[in-house]
Amino acid sequence: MAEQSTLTPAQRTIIHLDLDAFFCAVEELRDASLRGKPFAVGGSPEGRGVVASCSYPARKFGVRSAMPMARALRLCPDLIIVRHHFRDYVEMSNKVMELLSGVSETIQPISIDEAFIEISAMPGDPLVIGRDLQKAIRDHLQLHCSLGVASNKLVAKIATEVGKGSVRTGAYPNALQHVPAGEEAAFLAPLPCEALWGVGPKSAERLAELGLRSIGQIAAHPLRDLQRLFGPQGGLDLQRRARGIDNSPVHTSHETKSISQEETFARDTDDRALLEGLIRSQAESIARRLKRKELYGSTVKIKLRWPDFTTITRQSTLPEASDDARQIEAAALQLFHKNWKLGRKLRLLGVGVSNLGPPSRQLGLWDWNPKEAAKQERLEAAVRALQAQYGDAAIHRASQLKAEP
DNA sequence: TCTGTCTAGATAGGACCC
DNA sequence: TCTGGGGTCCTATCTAGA
Repeated sequence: MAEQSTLTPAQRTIIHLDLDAFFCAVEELRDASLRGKPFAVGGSPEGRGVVASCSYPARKFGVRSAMPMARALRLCPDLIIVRHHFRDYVEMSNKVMELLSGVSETIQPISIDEAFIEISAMPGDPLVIGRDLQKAIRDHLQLHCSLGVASNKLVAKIATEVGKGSVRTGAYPNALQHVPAGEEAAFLAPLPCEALWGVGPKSAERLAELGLRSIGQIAAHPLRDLQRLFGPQGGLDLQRRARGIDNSPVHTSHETKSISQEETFARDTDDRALLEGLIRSQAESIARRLKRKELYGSTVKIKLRWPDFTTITRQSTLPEASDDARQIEAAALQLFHKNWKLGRKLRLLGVGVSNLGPPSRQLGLWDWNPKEAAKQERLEAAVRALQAQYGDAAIHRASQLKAEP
């Protein structure tokens, strides 16, 4: 049974905060000459890089996040490509989260530039609280953010997106969208299915086969059909979400479930020495991260992607949980040789570890400091988000940060 | 001893998110 | 158009053991 909030929708107020074009905003603080220009933060167009974040002037040309950089350049030939500066993003994200923790003690960072803030217990108009929050972030950190305010996380998050979409100034949207309790379903009803959290292109396609194109249509459709399409639980969850029902609490802590690293080659390769060397360095990097987090993993997984983009994963269970690079490497190499034939080119190779748990040595109570733990948790959340987008390099930057006073 | 059933865990893949 | 990287969750299938 999933964890649920004990408050009724009428008693709950959640703010979803999304920093507008976060990486670009930080880059503009680093280099003011970028302001007003079309630019994108991301990888190089030659090395299969993609856009991580793009400025609002670039968006006018159709440039979007996750778009291959080569395509972005075709759409906007004057696009300025900016290399990322992880350290600055982590630092700025930490400052934002710190500022938020001054507003409420119930904060759930969901990525480097997003968070949920529970303000149910706070007196006052949620819209005023939201405007104050936007002003504080603008005044203290020179960043813009958009907010969604609602009785639950699901609707608050969608409200942010709707608010952003309704602002078409070509500058930071700085939107604030409020959905009063009781109006969740009506707010969601006219939106397209894809606007619903958890519905991507594939699910939208399947819903279209049932003739369902809006969230309101999902909410009104016979549950049986949805369950046939998405399974008993999946169908039920989908319809509850379409009706704006979400009782999940704002989580202030997070547990890492897996650690992985993968690399797409600039050119497909069948170079055995290179592939084995990469597995070794990925295993070492994963082991370092396990040690840093004081975790052991018992399942080792490899991921292979062929030039035609088909992808396989293979996993095996270690005799006992480990954080040792050589054990991870040995298991990964064994899986690799079982599934890769000499001369077969690869587009991507990755190694991961899951089934994580603590090592036998536990921290004593005297080692534990709640303030430090909370700070560490915020840092970890920011790093996780960075790492999600940029890989292990982010961790090195973060550990440097951590080591500094 | 053999066979069928149930369950839990392992495995693989897909979809989604930022 | 030509698709990064890291992570999470869900479902289906297989297998071993009770």
